[in-house]
Amino acid sequence: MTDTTTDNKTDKPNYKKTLNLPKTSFPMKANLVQNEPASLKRWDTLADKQGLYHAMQETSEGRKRFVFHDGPPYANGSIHLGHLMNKTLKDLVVRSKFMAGFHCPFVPGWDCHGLPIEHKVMTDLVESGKAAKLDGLTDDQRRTAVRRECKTYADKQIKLQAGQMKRLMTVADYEDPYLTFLPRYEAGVLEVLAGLCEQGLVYKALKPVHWSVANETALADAELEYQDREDLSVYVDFEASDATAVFNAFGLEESDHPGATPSFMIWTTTPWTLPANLAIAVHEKFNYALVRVDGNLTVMAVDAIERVTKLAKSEEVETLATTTGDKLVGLSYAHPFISEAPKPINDPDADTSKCYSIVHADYVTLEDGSGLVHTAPGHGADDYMTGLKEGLPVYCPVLGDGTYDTTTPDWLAGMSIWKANDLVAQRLTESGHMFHAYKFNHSYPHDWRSKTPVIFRCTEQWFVAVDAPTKRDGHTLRQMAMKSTGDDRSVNYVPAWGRNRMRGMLESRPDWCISRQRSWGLPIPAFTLPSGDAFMTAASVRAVNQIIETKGSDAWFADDPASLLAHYNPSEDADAPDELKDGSVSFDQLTKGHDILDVWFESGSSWNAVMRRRSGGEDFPVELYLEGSDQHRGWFQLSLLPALGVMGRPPFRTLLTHGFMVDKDGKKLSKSAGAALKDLFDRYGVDVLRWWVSSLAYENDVKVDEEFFKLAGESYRKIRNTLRFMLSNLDDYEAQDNPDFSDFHVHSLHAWVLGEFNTLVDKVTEAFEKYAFHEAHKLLYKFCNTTLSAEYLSAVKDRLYCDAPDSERRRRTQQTLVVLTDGLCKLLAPILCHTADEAYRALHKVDQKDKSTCVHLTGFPTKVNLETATAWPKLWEQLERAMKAAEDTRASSDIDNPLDLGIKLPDPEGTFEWFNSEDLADICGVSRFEFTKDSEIGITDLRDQPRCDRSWKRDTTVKQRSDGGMLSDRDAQALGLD
RNA sequence: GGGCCUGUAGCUCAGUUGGCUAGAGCGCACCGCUGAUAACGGUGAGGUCGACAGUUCGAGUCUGUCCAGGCCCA
Repeated sequence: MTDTTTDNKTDKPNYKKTLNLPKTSFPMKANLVQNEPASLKRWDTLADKQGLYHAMQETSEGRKRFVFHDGPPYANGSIHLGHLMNKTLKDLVVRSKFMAGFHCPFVPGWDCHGLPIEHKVMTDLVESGKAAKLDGLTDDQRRTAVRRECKTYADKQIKLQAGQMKRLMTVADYEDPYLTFLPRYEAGVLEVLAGLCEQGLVYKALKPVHWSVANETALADAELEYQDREDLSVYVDFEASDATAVFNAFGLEESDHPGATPSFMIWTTTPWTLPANLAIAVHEKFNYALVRVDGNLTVMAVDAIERVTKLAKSEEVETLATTTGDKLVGLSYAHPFISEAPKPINDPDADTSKCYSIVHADYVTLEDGSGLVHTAPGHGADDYMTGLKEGLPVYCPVLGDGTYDTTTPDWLAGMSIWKANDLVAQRLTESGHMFHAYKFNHSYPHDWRSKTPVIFRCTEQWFVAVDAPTKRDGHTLRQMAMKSTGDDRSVNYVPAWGRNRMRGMLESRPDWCISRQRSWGLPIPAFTLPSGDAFMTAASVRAVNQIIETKGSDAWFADDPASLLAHYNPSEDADAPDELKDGSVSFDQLTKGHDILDVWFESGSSWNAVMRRRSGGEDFPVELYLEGSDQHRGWFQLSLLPALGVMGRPPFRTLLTHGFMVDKDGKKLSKSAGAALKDLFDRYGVDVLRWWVSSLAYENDVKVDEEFFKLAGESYRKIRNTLRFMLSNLDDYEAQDNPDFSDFHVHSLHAWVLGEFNTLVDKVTEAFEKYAFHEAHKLLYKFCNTTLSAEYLSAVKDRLYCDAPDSERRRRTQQTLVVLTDGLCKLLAPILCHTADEAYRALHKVDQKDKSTCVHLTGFPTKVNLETATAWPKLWEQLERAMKAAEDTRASSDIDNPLDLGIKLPDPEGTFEWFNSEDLADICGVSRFEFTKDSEIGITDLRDQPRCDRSWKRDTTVKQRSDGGMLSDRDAQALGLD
């Protein structure tokens, strides 16, 4: 009996209801925005409500470890597109390593100290009027109060960001992250500082550093932003103090001497540094000329004459003589408005005898200026080096607030340097020293926070020396860094060019200034002796650290020096200052330093503060650091240096970098464009965003545009629909635990697709292993769309729909489908966390109440143990040709339906005799397939043969059955008809 | 200005050591199916490989210069 109803028009039975049509509760519409949070909630119940991360850790307990270390984002503001990529890529690593069979602990971290938070908090305090209350407090009390506010603020930001990162479905130990302000973290940082002290790499010195006038603090390289700025640029004549010497240098005889006094022309874009001028630098090898310009005699580089005089619109230009730079070295000059070389305010005995003379410097160029470079050792890195070399004092007459001190002329003392620019220029013009002045635009370093221009200024700072020999073996940090990033291959780079980039930066980096003059940070536990000398040794740092580890760094501000040094015994410290050793100075005569550590020193110590300390020393070095390519100079390098200093080896084995987000035209992304992440969660769903991230060639710049998320959504729906179609054909099938494929024929369609699946498993796991997520994405996409949707699934539709439900052929197909669907869910799991689990649960018919079945606690699929006929690839080539021929026939005839066609494929050698012609007909989408001895492909028109009313195939067995319908044997059997 | 990197169809990307008419997906156009249907299948049109020189029998691939863009630095 059948329940066949009758088609009204034709009076023939309607067989649609007799088919095994797809059926599933897995919806076509993903509704990610609603359903993802539900998945997150379900995963939170795993491992006794400790959540998915802990469940994964428990599941993988005892397996081989893959140690991956999270670089801490700064705890400020909502996460943006950059975080989306960074955190998702990291999550792809964590999840794929777990699925690949590793134990992969992952501790997320936050960079909590530092200027941005302190600045924000101070701004808020000022705006709310609370700042006034701080004024009455002592220095330490004020700092402590500010620090309390900062901590509250940071805590809030961490909660905000952690919530968003969880919504991104990233798995990490969010219950116990590392936070740089926690005492145990701070202790880990001070251990590193002590280790560097022990190696003799930490020193205090007067050095020109980038100085933020607005925030009155030294800034690290990483805290600078280059912005265009209009400045006053001046060409100034410095009169020679001995005219004859100059003429002689140019080889002029007494009789040739022009009457006037010659000058040296310098060029500067910072007129405010002229009061600090102590020398003029030339290049020994360059050619210089004595030139008469509109009546004045001046010296400038030959190559600069035309450019400079044109700029100044000079009318008469006459070169009197030329000479080389080395002849000028040693000549002296008079400062245009300072009669006697000044002495630094805190060094009244400084030797100024070498001041105001011409010196040589390598960095002099001919591209800009006059070829003679104004040199102020207190206000520039190059100038400072020259000053050291030439024995000039480090003269810096500018105070922290950007005003001149009392060593400058009366008309400048107390004045802001920004105001002084114009005044100095005016003065030079009046005194006739100004050759030319003009405004010009250039890229100039700015304080990243206040956006104000920074200056170079000499201050007392703590440094880590990169060129000082370590006590361990005499190697310097730079030598070790170059070695470990070089040919000994102890560090791998993804992509490979990271090595060159890193080395380029290490080659040229200066000593690391690790001190800052702020409150929100980890204090540098240094003291000042009554003599004025600084006191900080490895042992003293470790002693103070015992206090800080238990009480936190607030103790530095709350406790007196004697309490802080309670665990310190100078007699046991070889490096202790004599006055402490002999007891002539007691601890209560010490004063505490006010500097805090550069936040980069804190994050750069995370290999110790997090990885070593949490693992009892085991997790060092770690396998992988993964960050944006800006971290070659930032976190990577600043983790490498301390680790080399303390441990003698790099903290990481592999450095993976990703590029930056740019707009669709490849231009830098504006801040506002990167801000709308929350909106993206709500419009596309996280699986779509993750699908997009996995598709990126992340090594380079990543273009981002609204359109790309839409495309990712389209592509996601294709994957989803393939999964859905497979699930819908498994509705009446009970999967076995260990399906047996041993009796599957090697030439069967199933063997082919399972062979393809096995290849997919290999390639995808390999792609994940080498962090080529883009490749895994493409492979998975292609498998779903081509191998499955277009090829296998379209071929097996007929047997799934029309064969008797329990027939062996249909059940085998379903057995195959289960493996494919299950495997696909597992391979997709690291990327499409929600969808993969949703499909996995649907496949295994998991009850709503069962919260514990989860694809994320499984692993990548194992390959199916089944041989596949080796002739398949060759056969496919022939099938492609045949299908093309069929398609051509269809296009050039009145045949619309491929099922009205039959294919005869030449196989004169009998190569393909073992293949099943029904399988091949189904692959080609035609009704009949046979091999022929002919040499040409034959396409036959089958329209003169009866068509099965149920399967719509034309088949020789089709005839009228007892219910009146025209059916093939297979369909009649399926219906139990004769 | 310097270091590292990028520039291949409208879009996103493949193109091993230089070697057959430069590939894929998306998008687009057209066709089929209407028993995966806010789906599915098929066919097709799109490229002076950033520009210009050079090396070579031969260059998307190697070299140089330039242009555009990114990161880092000055």
